Amino acid sequence: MRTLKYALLGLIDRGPITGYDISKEFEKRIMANFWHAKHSQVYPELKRLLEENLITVELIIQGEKMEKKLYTITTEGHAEFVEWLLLDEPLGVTPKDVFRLRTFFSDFMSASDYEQHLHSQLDKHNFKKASLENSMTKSFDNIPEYGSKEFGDYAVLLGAIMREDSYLAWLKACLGAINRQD
Amino acid sequence: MRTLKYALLGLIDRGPITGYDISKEFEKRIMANFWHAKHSQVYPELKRLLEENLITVELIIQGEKMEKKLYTITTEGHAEFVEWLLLDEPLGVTPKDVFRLRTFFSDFMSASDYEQHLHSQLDKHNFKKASLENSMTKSFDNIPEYGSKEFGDYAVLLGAIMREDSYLAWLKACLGAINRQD
DNA sequence: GATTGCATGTAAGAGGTTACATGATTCC
DNA sequence: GGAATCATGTAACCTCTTACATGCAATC
Repeated sequence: MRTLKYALLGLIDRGPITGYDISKEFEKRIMANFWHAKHSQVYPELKRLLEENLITVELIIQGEKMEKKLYTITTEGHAEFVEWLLLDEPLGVTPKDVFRLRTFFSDFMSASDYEQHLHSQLDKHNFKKASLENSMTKSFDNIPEYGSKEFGDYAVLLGAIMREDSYLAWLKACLGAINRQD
Repeated sequence: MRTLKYALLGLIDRGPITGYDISKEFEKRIMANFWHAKHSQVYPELKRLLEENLITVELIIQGEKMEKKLYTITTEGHAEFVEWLLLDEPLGVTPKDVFRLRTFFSDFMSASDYEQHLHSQLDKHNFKKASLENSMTKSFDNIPEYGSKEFGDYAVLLGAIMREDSYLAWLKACLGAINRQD
């Protein structure tokens, strides 16, 4: 399906960018909430997009002699990206979740062991949620208007927070379901 | 991390089972809500578990001459599975989501195109939620007791429904955020 | 007798991670 | 001078999907 291809095209379509900065988007920024790729995957894909004439590259010198490569989208690249953007694909497989797998097999552990698991998960997801909410309040004091880059940022951040909320609610429901037996 | 290994060990730990029936679990049953694997991945992994002495195999004849292989867990297999079950692993990367990626790049499409996307997603997730809720009401009229196989089934099904609920709520929030501009 | 489901496998390739490898720049 | 960060790449390996391949059993 080559989704990474379109993730890269989208980022490059926003303006010239280096492979390094693309990798940073995946690792640390908002994008990490719904897509990711290591630099070892990004660089070869950029090479491929170049060969396919979807992007061009400009070598620039930073400081004395350090080279960096600025990638820019081509007309064909933009066209392919927008075409992909409008596709209505079927839902795709449900994401894998190791903790749900452990829950499925919870009959192989004691109630107190599973309860410990649940508390550990609650801690981790609470932490993640807090970090997302921190980003939210720091970046947005009202809903950005549709059509701006910020709208996308806001929408996916909201989605990430809601996903954490739902996961936390599920964990609490599991706790409740254990302790209901009395 | 070899998570598939433990998914297989868990299923086999519940009692002797064939590779075919394991594949069915991943494709159609409750497990599909948090893990999946095609038969082309299951059969080689079973072979590997055999070599590692974590399971044993018994060849049985079905009908006239059709062979099937019943896998049974060994003492070592059970021990390794339970050890894995109790592991408290770090959270792991956020699952990829193509529709969130499209949302992130929504500034490259018109509001009406994105709104169409949202309605299409609402349809698909509503359908999925209805199917999950149908399973829930058909299988459970009250919360199974902790320690039973049914408790795990119930917990992951509940989680799947809550996940769909949350996704639907997010989609509606996105719709609201577009139409708020007036 | 044909279709659907049962049952098991392999091969090629795509997608992704970990580790290896190198060198420049900036900040302390 | 040393550490962290900038910047780019490759190699080996693991995971997973798609396609190929075969044959039996049950049902209509």
